Amino acid sequence: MPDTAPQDQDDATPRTSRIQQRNRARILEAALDVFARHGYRGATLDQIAAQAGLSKPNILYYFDGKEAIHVSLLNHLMDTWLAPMREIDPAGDPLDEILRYVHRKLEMSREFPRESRLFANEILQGAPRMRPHLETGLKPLVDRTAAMIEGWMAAGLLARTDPRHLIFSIWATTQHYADFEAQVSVLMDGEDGFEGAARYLDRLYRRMLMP
Amino acid sequence: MPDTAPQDQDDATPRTSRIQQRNRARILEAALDVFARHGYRGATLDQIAAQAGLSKPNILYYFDGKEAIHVSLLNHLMDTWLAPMREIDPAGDPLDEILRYVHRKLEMSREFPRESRLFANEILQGAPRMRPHLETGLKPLVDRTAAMIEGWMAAGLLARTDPRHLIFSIWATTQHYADFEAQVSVLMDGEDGFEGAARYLDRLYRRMLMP
DNA sequence: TCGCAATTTTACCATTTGGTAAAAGCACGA
DNA sequence: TCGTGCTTTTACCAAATGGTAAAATTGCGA
Repeated sequence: MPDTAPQDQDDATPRTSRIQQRNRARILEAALDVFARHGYRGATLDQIAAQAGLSKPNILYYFDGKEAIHVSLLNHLMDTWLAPMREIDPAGDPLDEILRYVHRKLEMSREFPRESRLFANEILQGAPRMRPHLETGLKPLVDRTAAMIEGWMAAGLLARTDPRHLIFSIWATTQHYADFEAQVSVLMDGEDGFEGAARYLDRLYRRMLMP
Repeated sequence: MPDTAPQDQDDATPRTSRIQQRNRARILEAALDVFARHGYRGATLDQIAAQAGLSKPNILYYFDGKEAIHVSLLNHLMDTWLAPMREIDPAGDPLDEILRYVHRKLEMSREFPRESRLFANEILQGAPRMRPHLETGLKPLVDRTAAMIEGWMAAGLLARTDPRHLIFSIWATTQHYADFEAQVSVLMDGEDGFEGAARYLDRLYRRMLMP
């Protein structure tokens, strides 16, 4: 009975059987759901196991532990989460590029509310398992983007303002609809907020940034 | 040994000794800290007890249980949290009133980040212990405020837009600095974000709302 | 089809955690 | 000063939870 469990190396070992891939995916999918709904400490391995349709020890066969699952999720999340910002085209029309970014961010909130909440939970708790990623992944990208926006403003293509706070406000306003959905739905009488949000945010940032 | 513990009646019984008031306050203060930092399930009575300088059973002498402490905090929070919106003056200059509201909200984020995070945590988890309060406390106030803003817009005193989404965006952008402080501080190199935020948000909402 | 390794289950454990019972201590008015 | 009732401590407990050991089972290449 060799003790050679695969463990979470995030695709480091290419030796992944089909059954392994399937179960890993199941576990991560279930864990995303549970972590997003209850936060890290509020989530239990039993919940994740039940939702994944596996036994708890079986889950621990695929991952080193609860924390490893969480970290794996956060790592994977980072990429997709930052994609829209990476796709801002320095050669495009500045206002169009930023408005497109806003819309893509809002779209992600609608399509991936669990991912948004997972992220929000982690940051709210002080980013205990993510600070390194913020420094090495997020920070450089934001610095670069802020510099780009600054350039656009200096060239008179956008109204002058602090690009960093602009980015914060875009994040805040778009993610709000996923993270605070419970509140939004009460105040909108259960109506979907995203329709109106798209129109509102387009107008907000257009007026803000038109030179 | 009569079993007549005071219990949490939120000032229902005026029979509160000085020592009772002091210890209740200590507990709530400690609980605010712990709940804000770790979320509801992440917080433990032992942590709260340690930080309050009391023993765990002693804490349960003053409150019916963990949940009662949390509910007590949320109830109390609602009032202070909504105060700025209540203070919007229907007779004042619309743009001034809204900008003042933005600044007061931002100020509250700076002064009461723990309260902001406590609230954010609760909403993120789907507002399990707060939905009634949202319906009965928040909803009517927001409806009223939205109608007021609508009136201002109809009168041509503000640029036309959806007042509800306007309110959401004000909440999102101001609370962001408290709730996502871990992220903001990384991206601002540890600099305080509130200075720049005040300028940025003033400009944002001024440009948005100027008729 | 055989045998070995990958996978899954069963049976546990130690710790943590919310909570309780009841004794001990303390404050303060009569 | 005494005693009554408010307050605090001590000693627990049951359930939940993350995790492990090892046996049982399954998949699969030779």
